Parts: sequence; structure tokens; C-alpha cells
Amino acid sequence: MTKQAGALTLTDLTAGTPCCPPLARQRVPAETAALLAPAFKALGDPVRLQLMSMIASAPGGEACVCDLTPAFELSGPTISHHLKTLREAGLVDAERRGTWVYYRARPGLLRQLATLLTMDTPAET
Amino acid sequence: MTKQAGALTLTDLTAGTPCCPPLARQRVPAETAALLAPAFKALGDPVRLQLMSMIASAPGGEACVCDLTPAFELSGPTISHHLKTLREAGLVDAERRGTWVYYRARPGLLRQLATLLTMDTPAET
DNA sequence: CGTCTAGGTTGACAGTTGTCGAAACAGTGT
DNA sequence: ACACTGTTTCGACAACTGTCAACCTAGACG
Repeated sequence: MTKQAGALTLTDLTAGTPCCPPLARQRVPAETAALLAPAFKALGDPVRLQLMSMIASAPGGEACVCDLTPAFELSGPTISHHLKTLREAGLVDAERRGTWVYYRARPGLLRQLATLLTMDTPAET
Repeated sequence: MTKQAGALTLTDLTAGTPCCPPLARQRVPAETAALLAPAFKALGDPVRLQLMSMIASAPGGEACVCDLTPAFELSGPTISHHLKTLREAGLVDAERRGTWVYYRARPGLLRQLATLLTMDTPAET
């Protein structure tokens, strides 16, 4: 499949390929919305939002599942499920090193989302 | 109920009360997550993301439902339901003027979300 | 008043999501 | 090989979500 102009993929977004001017500057096309909405959806759960924050703010930029799980009153499988959701949304990456699995934030997509929500468009002359 | 220190409400957030340093800078507390996650959740649907954009980018800063509805292949009640979700998340405001209802973006909460997602960590490998 | 139009609300339905316990998988160490 | 620990997958279930058809409300206009 050859790359088509204008047809962005999740891979492009996590890689940081520019795609999205702020929400308020121009109307988000349906394709873009379909691509970005899942990322917002993934952040739309309090547990996942905290997980995302714990991972992104962890020293060294990565967090061990063994440190994440005990921070919630939830079962291991449930935390694992939420982490999978974040992974599939392209927001984090997982890597196994020996016994433990480490999660790391993917800044590319997060930056896209932040840009999209930017409201400082008072009057772009 | 008297106002407690540190207990933020949705009203505070839409008003733009500062609350949230970037996700990656410090761990988001459970209370904050519970307060902000619904906003992300509201944006986590392609239709609502487009609606939000159409409203925020509309000339004059407001959009009439009569202009929003025909932009989708969805029934009126469905669009109305999505708009209600955005309203309850604190992302938009509605105002009836005569026959028509106009929606307007509430920049306060959007700015909070954008700040939260900001990644000022230049490390990208 | 009556009627028309623009939106919102209600009720119902299929599909999805959050959660857990049980089981499976991956690595370490004995 | 075996047992032990950490993590993910599977199967199940209640709760929630997106959608529509039907109905209701608000305002405009005779």
C-alpha cells in the first residue's frame, strides 16, 4: 500500500508527524477526528489518566508495572488492561527487562493532542 | 458546604482556576484525575471532537445547532445527546436566542487540558 | 388560540467498557 | 526440572454508551 497524501496513520501521529492545527483554528476533519479521538478516549478514565501521568513523570522516563499496580486498589489484570488500552492508543510503549515490564511515554501523540487543544488563538494576524 | 482548600470543582476548572501542571512534570492526583478525565472522555468520540472543533472555530465563536446537525449523518436527537455530553463536561455553553440554540466553547477547561498534556521534555529518540 | 419549526427528553436496544478470578505466559532462582 | 514471582490473556458479568423513534417543550407567527 503506497502512502497517500492526507491519509495519516496512528504511526505518523506517534512519530510526531505534524497534522493538526488547534481545534479552534480550523474545523477538524472526520478522518483526523477518527484518528485522535481514541487517544482522548484512552485518557478519559481516571485510572488511565493517573497511569499516564505516573509513567510520564517517572524518574528516568519509565515506570515499572510493579510500581504502578500497588498505587491503585485494583487487581493486577485490571491495571494490565488499562495499560494495554494506553498502549493501543499509541500513548505509551512497553518493554520487558528480565522479570519486570517498564512503560514509557510516547511524547509524539501527546504533543499532537496538546496542540489540538491549544486555545491561544486570539487573533493570529 | 463550605469551600475546602484543595478541593477543586468543575466550575473552577471551566473558570480557568490554575490547577494542573503538565502530566509529565508531576503525578496527577486521584482527585484531579477524576475531575479532568470526564473532559477527555467527552472528547473521546469522533463526532464530539468534530462538534467541539466546529463550535470553537466558528466565526463569532458560536455555532447554531441548525448548522451543526446537517454536518453529520446522524439524527437530531443523537447530535443533541452529544452536545449535552460536551455541556456536562464543561467544554461548551448553550444559549437559546429565539428559535435557535447557539453553542460556544468554554476556553478555560480546554486550556487546562492542553497544559496537562504539554510535553516540554525534548527527549525524543 | 392553533400551528409550524427547532431542539431537547425519554425509552429502548445493541454494542462497548471496567472489573474480577482463573488460567497462561515469561524469567529468575534453586 | 521445579517452584516461585510478575505480568498478561481469557471468560464472564454488570454498568455504561451511542443510536434511533417517538414524544415533548420553546418560541414565532397568524
